[in-house]
Amino acid sequence: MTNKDVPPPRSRRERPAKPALTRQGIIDAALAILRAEGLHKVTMRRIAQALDTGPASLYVYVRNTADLHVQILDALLAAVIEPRASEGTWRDQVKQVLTRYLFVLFDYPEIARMTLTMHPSGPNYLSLLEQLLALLKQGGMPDREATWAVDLLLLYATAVAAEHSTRKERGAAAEEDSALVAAITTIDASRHPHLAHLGDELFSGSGPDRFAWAIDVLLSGTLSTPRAATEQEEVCPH
Amino acid sequence: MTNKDVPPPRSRRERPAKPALTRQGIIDAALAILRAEGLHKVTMRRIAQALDTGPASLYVYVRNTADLHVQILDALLAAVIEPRASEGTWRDQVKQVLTRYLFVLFDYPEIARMTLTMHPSGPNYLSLLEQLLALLKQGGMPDREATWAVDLLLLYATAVAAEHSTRKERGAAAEEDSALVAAITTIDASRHPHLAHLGDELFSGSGPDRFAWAIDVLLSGTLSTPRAATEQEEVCPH
DNA sequence: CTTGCGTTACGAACGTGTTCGTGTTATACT
DNA sequence: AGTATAACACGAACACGTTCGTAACGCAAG
Repeated sequence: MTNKDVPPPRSRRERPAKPALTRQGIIDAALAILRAEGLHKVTMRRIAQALDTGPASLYVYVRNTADLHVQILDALLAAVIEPRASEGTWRDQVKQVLTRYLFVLFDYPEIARMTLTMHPSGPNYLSLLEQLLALLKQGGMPDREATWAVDLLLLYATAVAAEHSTRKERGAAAEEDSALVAAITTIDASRHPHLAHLGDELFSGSGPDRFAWAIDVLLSGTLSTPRAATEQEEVCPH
Repeated sequence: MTNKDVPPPRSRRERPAKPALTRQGIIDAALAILRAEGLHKVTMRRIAQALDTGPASLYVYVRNTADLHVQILDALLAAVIEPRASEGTWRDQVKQVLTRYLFVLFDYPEIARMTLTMHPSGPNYLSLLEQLLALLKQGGMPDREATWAVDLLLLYATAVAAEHSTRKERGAAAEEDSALVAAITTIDASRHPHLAHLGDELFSGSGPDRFAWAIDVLLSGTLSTPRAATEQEEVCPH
């Protein structure tokens, strides 16, 4: 692994032996920095510094920061996969899995935003998909709907995490929404009757309640909404 | 157009009359650049250059780039609000509004990501909320559920737009997902039976089909899921 | 008219992601 | 063994967002 062979130190820097940059090494260094100093310190330059090299060197193994963050996420997803014993209904189990997924993304909000644009493809993410598919099948959901439902569920959970991302980063959280709250409370009731009537309801309810409700909505909706029964557009793999 | 005629230190005395930086002026300049050169050119430095000043000057009127982008979005939402004649069922109308919303965000993907974390509060966004609330009420949805449903619908549409954001920016689109596709097609069928069986179904269907299906799922699910968080029994709804 | 003061404009600087060109290294081939 | 060649490491640079300190301004009071 660590090629401790000391190469001729005359032309090279007088550095004795550098562990020869690796993609996994970069990801490991990133995870170490993540745990030690937080996500905001996980920058290309900081990682390069930890590996005693320049930022440009990393781009041989990592396409960009998004790519790196996706790898980090897959490592974090190990905490989501933990095979819980089958407790509760399948709906409850879906909620539990998604809640664990949500909490992981809550802790690292930047990654949540990244996940929306770049899907992970690591082993832990695949296990997460598998786990959800199994639960939906257990709930009697047809195959074709289940695949889209998995996508929808994960998209929702990711979006919720991304939505709350700024709040964890900076203490000033309510400040941003307050603009919307203020706009709604001082709204012209003649132009926007519905908003004036039940505008405050928009912000009602706790986070977990809304999340659980939304999952139920997605599951019930999927169970009662068949995919376009028009004709099957079989994807020809050739 | 480099400002090369007034390098002497008597900087401002002889300036003719600069229009005296304004928040609205900054937003207008940003919109002008947006239409002329695209979103990727709408940077603080470019706006400052257009207003013949330095980047730091803008921060008196604009908190940060996110703040600026939110303002831009509200201006763009004017295209979504256009009061269409009541054609089709209320579900179809919801789909139409959300599709218009989606298309606006599709054109400016960076803004979609921003919208997830910073809610707009401008007049056009309020009108959008009002319009959706009215449609849901017209569909017979109870008030309490309708407010949460509006949030859910907009969150979904925004997330979809953000998800496809990278594809429009750079031509290399399929490359990112291809990692997931490759991982699924070459999957170990013993460890992930469900994924191996219907993995390709995950990517089936066209974008609009999935979008329309998801809206139906959200609407039907909301109509059958009361907010009262009473524990729902595991009863297959037949 | 002078003086003082709060507001605003802005040069300079720091840290960021990312790319290019170049020098270095290690492997493969003749 | 000697050499060709591809992969790699990395310094330097560019554009970006954001902040700080300071200089210029407008305006009211003296």
